[in-house]
Amino acid sequence: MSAVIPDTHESETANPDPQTLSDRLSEELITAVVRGEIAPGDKINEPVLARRFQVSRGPLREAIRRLEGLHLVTRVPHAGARVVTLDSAQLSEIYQMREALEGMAARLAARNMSADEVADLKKLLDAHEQQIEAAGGNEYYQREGDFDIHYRIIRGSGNQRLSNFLCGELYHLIRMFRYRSSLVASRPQRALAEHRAITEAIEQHDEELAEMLMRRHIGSARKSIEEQLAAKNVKRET
Amino acid sequence: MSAVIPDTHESETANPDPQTLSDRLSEELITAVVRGEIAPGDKINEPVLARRFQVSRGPLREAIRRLEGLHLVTRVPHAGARVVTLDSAQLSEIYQMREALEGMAARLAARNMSADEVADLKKLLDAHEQQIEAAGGNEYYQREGDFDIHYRIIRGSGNQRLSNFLCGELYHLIRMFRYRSSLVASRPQRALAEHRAITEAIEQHDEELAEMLMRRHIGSARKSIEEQLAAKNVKRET
DNA sequence: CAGACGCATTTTGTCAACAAAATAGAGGGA
DNA sequence: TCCCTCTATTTTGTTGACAAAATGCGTCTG
Repeated sequence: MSAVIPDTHESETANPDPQTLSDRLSEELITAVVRGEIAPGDKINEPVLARRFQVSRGPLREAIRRLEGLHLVTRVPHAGARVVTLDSAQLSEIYQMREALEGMAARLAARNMSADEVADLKKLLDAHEQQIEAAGGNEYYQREGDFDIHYRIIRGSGNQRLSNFLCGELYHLIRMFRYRSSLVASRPQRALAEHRAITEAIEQHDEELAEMLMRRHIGSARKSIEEQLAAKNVKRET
Repeated sequence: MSAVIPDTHESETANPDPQTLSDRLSEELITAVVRGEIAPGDKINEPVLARRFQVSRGPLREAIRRLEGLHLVTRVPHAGARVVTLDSAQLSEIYQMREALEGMAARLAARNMSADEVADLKKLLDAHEQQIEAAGGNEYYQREGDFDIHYRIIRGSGNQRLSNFLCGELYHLIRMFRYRSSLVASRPQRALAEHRAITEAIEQHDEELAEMLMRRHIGSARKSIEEQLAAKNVKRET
C-alpha cells in the first residue's frame, strides 16, 4: 500500500466492485445506445461487444436481455438483437403516453409539491431563461434544460413508479432520437413561457390547470411530430 | 391410460420449437408469478428452478433478467432475486397511472374505433351482464370480464405502445394481486353500468366524455384501495 | 449474365465447471 | 442464556467450450 495504485479500468466510477459485471454492462450499453454510439437499427453482435467490453458472453447476454425489457433493443429468436428504430408514428405514440402521464404528474405535483420545491423550480426557470439569452441558438442545452424542468415536475408528483417509468424508460427512447433528428420543434421562448405557466399553476395548487397546461405543452410537440409524419407520407405518395 | 401420454410439461403450446429456451422460460416464469405459484416476496432460487424446469442456469438467468425488466422481480447484487411485493401504496400508484393512460386510451378509442368494433363491445357487455346474473357472486369471472372490456377499449385506441404497456406490464402486476387480496372492490352492477356509459361515449365519438368517465371508473377503484390503505395505517397506529 | 444450390464461416443458444460472495450453523466465550 | 466468531455449505456471478441455426460466399447450371 506504499503508493497509490491507479485504477486500471473504470475511469468514472471509483467503485471497487461495481455491483456486478452484468449490471455495469447494462448501464454502459444503455448510454451507448442512447448516445447513438450504437445507432438505431444496428445489429448487436455478441462476440464483438464482448471483446469491446472485455467480458464473456454470459453477462453480456443478460445485459442485452435487460435492454430488451426496456424496449431499447428487439430480438428475433435465432437472428440476434438490434437497436430499436422509431419512426415518427411510434414517436407520436410515445408522446401520447407522455401527454397522459405527464399531465397526471403535473396534477399530482400541484397537489403535493411543497413551497420550497416550487421555489427551486422557479430558480431553475430563471437559470433556463439566462441560458437561452446567453447561448443564443444552442439547441442542445435548451433541450437539456427542457428535460430538467420536466424531470423536476415528474419527481414532484410523488408517484415513484410514474417517475421511474417516465424518466427511465420513455425518456431513454426520446433522448435517443434527439441526436438523430430535430423532430422536436424547439421554440425556446415559447417553451419557457409554457413552463412558467405550468409552474404557476402548480404553485397555486390548481390541479386542473396544471394538468391541462402540461397536456397542451406536450401535445403541441406531438402535433409538430405528426405534421412531419404527414409531410413524409405525402412525399412518399408522390 | 396406456394410450395417451399426457404432455408432461407445456399443456398449452404444442410448438415443436418454442422459439428458444430462455423465451419459453420467461413465459412460464411470468405465468407462475402472476398466478401466485411463486408468491410475492418469494426468493428466486436458481438451482431449484433450474431443476424444476429441466434447464441449465444460463437461460434461466436470462429469463430472470427479463422479468426484472418487467418489474416482476427485484434483484440485489449478490443476494438473488425476489418476486416483487406490492403494498397498497404502490398499487395506488399503479392505479394513478392506469387512470391517466386508460383515460387517454378511452379518448383515442372514441376517436378511432369503428362502428363494428363498438358493436362487438356492446355484445361483450351483454354477455357480461348475463354472466353476472348467472354466476351470482363469482368474483373471478366478473373480474375476467372486467379485464376483457378494458382490454378491448385499450386495443381500440390504436396506440400500440400504450396497449402493450397497459396489457403487458401493468396488468401483470395487478393480476398478481387479484389472487391474494380482494382489494379491488367489485361492485359488478355498478361497474357494468359504468362500462356501458363509457361505451356509449365511445360510440358517439365523444372523446372528452369517454376519457372523463374512464378516469372516474378507475379512480373509484383507486379510492377504495386508498381507503384500505388508510384503514391499515390506523390499525398500525393503535 | 442471372439465379439457385451447397458448403464454410459466423453467430446464437445452451451447458457444465469454476470462483467469489453470502448465508447458515456449530462452537465457544461472556 | 445470549451473542459473537469462525467454518462449511449454499448460491450467485462468470467463464470457456460445444451444438445448432443462420448468414455469406463461391460455384455451378440454365
